[in-house]
Amino acid sequence: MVRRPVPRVTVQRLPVYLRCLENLPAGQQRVSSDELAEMAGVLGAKIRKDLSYLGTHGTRGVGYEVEHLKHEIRIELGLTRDWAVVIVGIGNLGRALASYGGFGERRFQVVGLFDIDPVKVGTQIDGLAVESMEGLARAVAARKASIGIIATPAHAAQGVADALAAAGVRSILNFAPTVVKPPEGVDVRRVDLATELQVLTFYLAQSG
Amino acid sequence: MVRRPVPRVTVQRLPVYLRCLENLPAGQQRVSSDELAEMAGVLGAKIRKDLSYLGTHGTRGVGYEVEHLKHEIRIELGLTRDWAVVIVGIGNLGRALASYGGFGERRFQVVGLFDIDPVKVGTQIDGLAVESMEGLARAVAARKASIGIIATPAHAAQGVADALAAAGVRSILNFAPTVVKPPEGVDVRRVDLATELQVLTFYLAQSG
DNA sequence: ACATGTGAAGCGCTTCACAGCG
DNA sequence: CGCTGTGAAGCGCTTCACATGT
Repeated sequence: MVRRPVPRVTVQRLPVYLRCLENLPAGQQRVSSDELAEMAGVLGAKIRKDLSYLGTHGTRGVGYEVEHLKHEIRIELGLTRDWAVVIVGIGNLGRALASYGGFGERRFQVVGLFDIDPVKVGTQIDGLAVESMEGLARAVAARKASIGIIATPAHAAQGVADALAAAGVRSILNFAPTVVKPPEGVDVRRVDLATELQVLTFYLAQSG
Repeated sequence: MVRRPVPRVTVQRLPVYLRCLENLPAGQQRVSSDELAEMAGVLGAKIRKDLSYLGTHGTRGVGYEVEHLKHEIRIELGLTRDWAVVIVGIGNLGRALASYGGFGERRFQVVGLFDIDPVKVGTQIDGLAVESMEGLARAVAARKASIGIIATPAHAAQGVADALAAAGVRSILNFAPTVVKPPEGVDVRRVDLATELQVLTFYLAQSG
């Protein structure tokens, strides 16, 4: 009812709920918390508590209006407008991210690809040319990019993060296998393959 | 001192600590909790508490022996043996993962690449041939793979997870943008680009 | 003197359990 | 009745603060 701050963990689950809602059969108009919970792999009470932070109103005895709920979550996540994204580091991973189809659907637009390697500069990926690092600051400003993706080797990541921040990027997704110290006023999230694998092996090693 | 169970969050941080230790100057023999904390972006007390779960012994007034600590963390994470990994879904992302350099250093060996597309089957990536899904079960068993990576489209992920589980894989890293219901006895971790971006936009949208 | 190891307090999230309402 | 919305209890993690050991 009253609008309390949304807990971080809830923010992390909202995209999952949204995806589950989008996967519902086209005709389905209502969904209960238990039904959504089953799809998302959580408990019904967690769904209800999470949604309560949005000030959402389901209907008691009935459930949630699917379209209305999707809309509310999209508003909350800032998905009712477009976000311009630049990718720095066009190696294997950077290329894969550049051609990742899931961007457009969700209102993320890749507006720039950057690499330090002169051989790569000028290469086209899905109709977008790789640019040199010199053009980064101008491009971020001109194309109003607020999100930067780092897909460089570990040793280059901090420098790139600082350059992105200086250029005006306010959120960074770091795929480089290293800890990046967040520049002032910039939100950095880490996605780390090696870390995830090592967590898996911990539990593998435990059980035998 | 007494060996209590290691909290999940601690397990997730151990790979980060390990990487920081590996990045220390070659000659450095000792490290304090505050020094390591600075590198990892956490508080010193958290390092000490995390390490205390491993039954580690630093030296009061001095710090931790770098080599000894690295060894202890590697043992804890099961990184003193090799782990065989198969990758299913050889699209852009699957290819990038297949050529990811960080595997070998950390004792992960990619022993199989699988895709449902006959056009891709037979293709070589870094000296490894893409195989058809029919060979999955036999390959997992013969090559003793205990980790599977899913890099398929969302709609195929659950089926692949079940197939991997049936073949004997005990841990799965899911890159497909969907929630996978963990098969009995299998540990599934999700790495999801779209989710991470949406978390970023939440905080972007909040601040203006 | 200095840095670790750890009880204890504090905090945030999860889960319960049920009141509230259609 | 059925399902939501939510106080309250429970739980696990973080942080503090200092006793402990070198």
